Amino acid sequence: MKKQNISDAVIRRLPRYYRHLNDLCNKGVIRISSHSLGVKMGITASQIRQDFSCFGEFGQQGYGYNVEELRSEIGHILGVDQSHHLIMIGVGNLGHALLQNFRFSQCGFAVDAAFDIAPSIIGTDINGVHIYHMDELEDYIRTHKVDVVSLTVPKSIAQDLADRLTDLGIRGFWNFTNLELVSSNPEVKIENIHFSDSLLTLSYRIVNP
Amino acid sequence: MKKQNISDAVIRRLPRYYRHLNDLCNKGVIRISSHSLGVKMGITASQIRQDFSCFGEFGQQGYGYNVEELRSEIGHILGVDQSHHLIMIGVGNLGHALLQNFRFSQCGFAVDAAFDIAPSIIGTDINGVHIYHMDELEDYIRTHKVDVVSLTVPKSIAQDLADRLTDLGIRGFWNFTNLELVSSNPEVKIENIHFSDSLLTLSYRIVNP
DNA sequence: TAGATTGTTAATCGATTAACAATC
DNA sequence: TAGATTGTTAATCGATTAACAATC
Repeated sequence: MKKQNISDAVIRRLPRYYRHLNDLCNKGVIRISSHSLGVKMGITASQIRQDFSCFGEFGQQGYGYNVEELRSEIGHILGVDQSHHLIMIGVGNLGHALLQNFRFSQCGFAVDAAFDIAPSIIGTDINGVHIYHMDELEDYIRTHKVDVVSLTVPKSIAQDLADRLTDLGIRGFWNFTNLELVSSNPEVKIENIHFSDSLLTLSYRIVNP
Repeated sequence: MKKQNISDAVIRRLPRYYRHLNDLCNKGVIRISSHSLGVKMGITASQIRQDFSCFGEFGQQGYGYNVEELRSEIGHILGVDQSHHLIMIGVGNLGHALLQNFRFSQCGFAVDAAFDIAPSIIGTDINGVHIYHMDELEDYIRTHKVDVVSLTVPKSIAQDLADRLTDLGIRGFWNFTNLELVSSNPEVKIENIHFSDSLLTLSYRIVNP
């Protein structure tokens, strides 16, 4: 029975399921029960079945789940088969690293363009992605479909830039600046990667074992 | 009244509190009530007071919280005043970006050394951090205090490396590989940064608004 | 068939919110 | 003092776990 409102806790587990199912696929595993998957992931079989039941019925009594099929279903729920269009703003060390190493396509994203202000890199390509001057940003957005903007820019300009982009119609932000991006528009989806939050959590766990 | 077992949900909010309090400090704000902080952060005043009460009493009736004092208290709880020793393994694009831009010291971490196998960078310094050959890793760990290892290495070698490091006594891992690091030792603390989990979450929210 | 395992309903547990006496 | 706001206890809400009939 499909549910209407999926809780944040469930949503956050979906990519983890997807990661583990990819893993199993690569290992050639054909079928898995909620119990075995739970052991592998360190969660209960009950939770897994509850989670999946939010989206449909993917298993079979007495058999479990077909790994390849379940992987594909969860991938579909996550939208990896959607081909989102992403542009990157800010091609410093981190932006560069993402362009070079991150497998955007495996998440269903195409990186169509990158923008910066450093003359030394403007006009060049990194991993097939062309780097434009920031001055061309508005024009680009008006003439191309852009679903998500990846923000690897200095913290100081991030909020202003995000506001400007929201006005231009951008509804998705992948934010790497150590800043809590806010938007008054509920249509705007923001996903933050806060390195320092992560490292501080680790620090806490070490200090308070 | 201090609590014994702090829930994961509370721990995950601590760095956020810390971030917002830093922000307020920088803006010169002297005092804040749980209500105002809640508005700023998008959570209830009740939750904030409950969270803080796990660790002590930091406020004053009728006044609220002194921002600088609260910031310092939470910083202390997180261990930012501890000077943890961190070494980085893998100085590719991402490791390089972290060395160059991430403010480790603001999280209470000193980056003492980095390790890689690329001859072109071994022996050089990045932002004051010396890069050694991986062959020197074991020796280094035996002769220096290392609290945390940052893993910015290829996914394929991450688990083996982590196991080896655990045997050498390392108890903290900051893992950037798209792999679910596991350890049978409960003393070992692992904090993952999964870029793809984050991007997939964003994808989900865009596809299912 | 018999054993295994699902999807779902009910029970439990924990986290969030509300309320309020204490007090600055 | 009067108003504001804390820390904490109680009430509510939601998420996780357990149980089990259905069935492959």
